[in-house]
Amino acid sequence: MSVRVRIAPSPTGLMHVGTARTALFNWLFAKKNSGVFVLRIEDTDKERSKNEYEENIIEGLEWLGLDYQEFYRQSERTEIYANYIKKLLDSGSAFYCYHSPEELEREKDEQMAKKLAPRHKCDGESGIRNPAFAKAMAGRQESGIIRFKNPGGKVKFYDLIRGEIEFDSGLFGDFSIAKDEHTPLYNLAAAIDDCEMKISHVIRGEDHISNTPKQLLIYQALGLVPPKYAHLPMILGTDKSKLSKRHGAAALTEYRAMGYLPDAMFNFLVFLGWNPGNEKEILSREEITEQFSLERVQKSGAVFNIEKLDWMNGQYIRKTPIDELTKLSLPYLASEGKKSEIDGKKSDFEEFARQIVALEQLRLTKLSQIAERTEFFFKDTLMYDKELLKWKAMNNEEVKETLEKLEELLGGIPEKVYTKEKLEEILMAEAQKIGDRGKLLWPLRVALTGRKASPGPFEVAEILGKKKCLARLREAKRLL
RNA sequence: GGCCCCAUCUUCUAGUCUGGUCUAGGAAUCCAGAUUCUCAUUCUGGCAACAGGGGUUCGAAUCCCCUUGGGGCUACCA
Repeated sequence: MSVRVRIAPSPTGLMHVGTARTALFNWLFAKKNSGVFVLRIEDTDKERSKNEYEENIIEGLEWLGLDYQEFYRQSERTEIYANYIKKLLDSGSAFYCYHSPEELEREKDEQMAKKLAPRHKCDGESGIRNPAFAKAMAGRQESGIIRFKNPGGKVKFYDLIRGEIEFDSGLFGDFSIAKDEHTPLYNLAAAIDDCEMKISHVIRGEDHISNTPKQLLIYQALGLVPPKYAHLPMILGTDKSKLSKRHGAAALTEYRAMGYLPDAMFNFLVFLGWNPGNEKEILSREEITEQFSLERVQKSGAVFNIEKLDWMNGQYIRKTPIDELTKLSLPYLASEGKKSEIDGKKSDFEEFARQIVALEQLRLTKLSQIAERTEFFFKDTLMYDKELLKWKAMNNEEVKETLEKLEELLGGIPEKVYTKEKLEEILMAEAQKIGDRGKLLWPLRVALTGRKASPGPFEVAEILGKKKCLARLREAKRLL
């Protein structure tokens, strides 16, 4: 049997990282088994579905590099559902229910008060099982809702991750399956589509376990063969509940915006609930694809551990070729780029960006940090406390002398050999003479960057250029 | 409340199916040290767990049961 899998997100919000992880596992399973990966937009809820969210899902998948081979929208398949609804109605497996929301509500409250499972069995005066009522309602079908006539009994299925799971279907009553003959509800639409699209394996979140028996009942009534099921563990927030907005960023594209790399996200997400069984944690897509198997998927939920993501993203940033990293960083430097455009130096900007990105490559955990960390390159005057210029127990006079010495040394280097190598050669020789290198290098670095933590002074000086370096040394002296 | 799922360090997890090689391994975080003008990188070391109780067995993190804890679902949302 050929493998066909799908993700079936509803476009009612930005793509959740949980959806992304589910997509990833499906994609991996398809790739591993030379199967087909289907994207099905579940937009049967017309009120809540938005086109922008569908776009966000598509963007997210593309960003992660999860390509799909077939695309569907449930809103474009109403005729298919109508067909099945009719079939169900005709065979007596489904019926119109005319109970009012108030009646339903009351019934549920009563059942809960009696410690029973809340369920609606469509009996009573305004139920279809009352022939007189049914007759009276004939011709007014549009005001009711279509429910599935639950035959009751045990429903069992074998979950590829969890093993055998059994439900007592009587506990969920005559559940609703469609608003009218042309408007299916989730359980019906999903079941029909999985079958119509010949989905072989339904790999979805654990939150769908309790939907499975309902879908199974529908298949049974229709005489259809259900797919295989695998329910993935949930992605959790730090408080162990289902990850949501209140835990921080829950949307995939928010992580893209923060400057996480897609490969890092891919690697991180796959390790939420799966691992290859060895001690290697940074794996390429190819390695992951090759090693992936449903058998090694975890049963318990996994907390979305942002510290580990940060670490992993840093690993990937370090591995990224500098030209590519520069291109990726450009948007975060955009406002600085604009300024230099005004200065008429736009053509140089990309080369300039490349140099500062190279400096920060070892220091970044996410791309969005680049602007703040390198702002000293773009400022005309630096703001910092003069005390910062002092290395250990230096006094004002000593700092001043050091700055003058530095001015002299840097001033003596010809413009065309003003490179970090040359700077290092000359300054290190001097620092060696002093003994405590920090006495010379610390004031230099602070004068150039205005920060207590920054890249080294030689490479910063080279990028800044001789003129700016000398200006900053003079500026530092003025502070004292 | 009802039903279902789950349970190894703070977190991600290896080990569980096929009991002994587990004085329970790796990674993130944190701490200490080395390198270093600072930060970062890198390297070394450290802290830290089988939820509890019963079984089964010569032997249980591994198998069974109970308890406890956590989570999910319980819509004319998906």
